[in-house]
Amino acid sequence: MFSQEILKGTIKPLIIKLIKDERRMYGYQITQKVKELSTQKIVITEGALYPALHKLVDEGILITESEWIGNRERKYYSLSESGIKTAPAKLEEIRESILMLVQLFDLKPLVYDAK
Amino acid sequence: MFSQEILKGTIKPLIIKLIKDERRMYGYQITQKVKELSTQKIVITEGALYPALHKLVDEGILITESEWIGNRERKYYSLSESGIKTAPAKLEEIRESILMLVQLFDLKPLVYDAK
DNA sequence: TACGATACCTAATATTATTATGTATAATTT
DNA sequence: AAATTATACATAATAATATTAGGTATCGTA
Repeated sequence: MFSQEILKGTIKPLIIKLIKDERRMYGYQITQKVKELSTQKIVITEGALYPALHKLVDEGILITESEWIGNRERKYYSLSESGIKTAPAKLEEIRESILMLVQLFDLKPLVYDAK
Repeated sequence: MFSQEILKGTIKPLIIKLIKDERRMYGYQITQKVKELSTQKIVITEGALYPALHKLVDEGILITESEWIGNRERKYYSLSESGIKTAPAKLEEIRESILMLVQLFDLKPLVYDAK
């Protein structure tokens, strides 16, 4: 059994992380990428995804460009200049938060791999 | 900078984890323990704590016993029989969720420590 | 005696996610 | 050819959860 409840609050940082890695992504692609990375365990619903994307645009972190594939729209999101500047600090915060969870829930011994 | 936003959704599992370890705890003690374990970084607010505790009681996971220290009440919470049975599975779920976050946010290389 | 710490609690508000619904095109299966 | 699934966007009603603010009261210490 896998619980999605703990993943609440992670969607915006996750979007930033994915878009930073991929340079640009569109909404549907994000849902598929998360499914893939999580071996089908995490399903981002559209009701969570699109409002989160729109908020990130409102916050000036993401910018959009539409592309038309045939008659169908694709809205690509990428980091704005401001987003490029602020993303590393945000992701570092998330990193610390997740490692804090590891510590709190006593998931140690986990250590950095020297490899 | 430390972000508490990702910790949303973790309060109920965290309570279960702490009470499982300590056998029994009272509300204020939980806030102090979390502060201590997180080196002052995580502050559980009472508006989140008490409703969560009450819900866990309603769900039959926790039971309470009041103790009077002088004229002041302390409400101790411990796992119910049902809670004792279900806690391991719940914590395993959380474990998987947190390790999923580690994976998604690419916090690898993290490996089990052989020590 | 004033203040900070201990100890419980709720209510209004804000945030975020789930569930349901809506629209439409493209590709695949029957 | 028709039906279904996948792709692709979106919003609205509801539910769940947290923040902020407020309330009450005791205990220990400066």
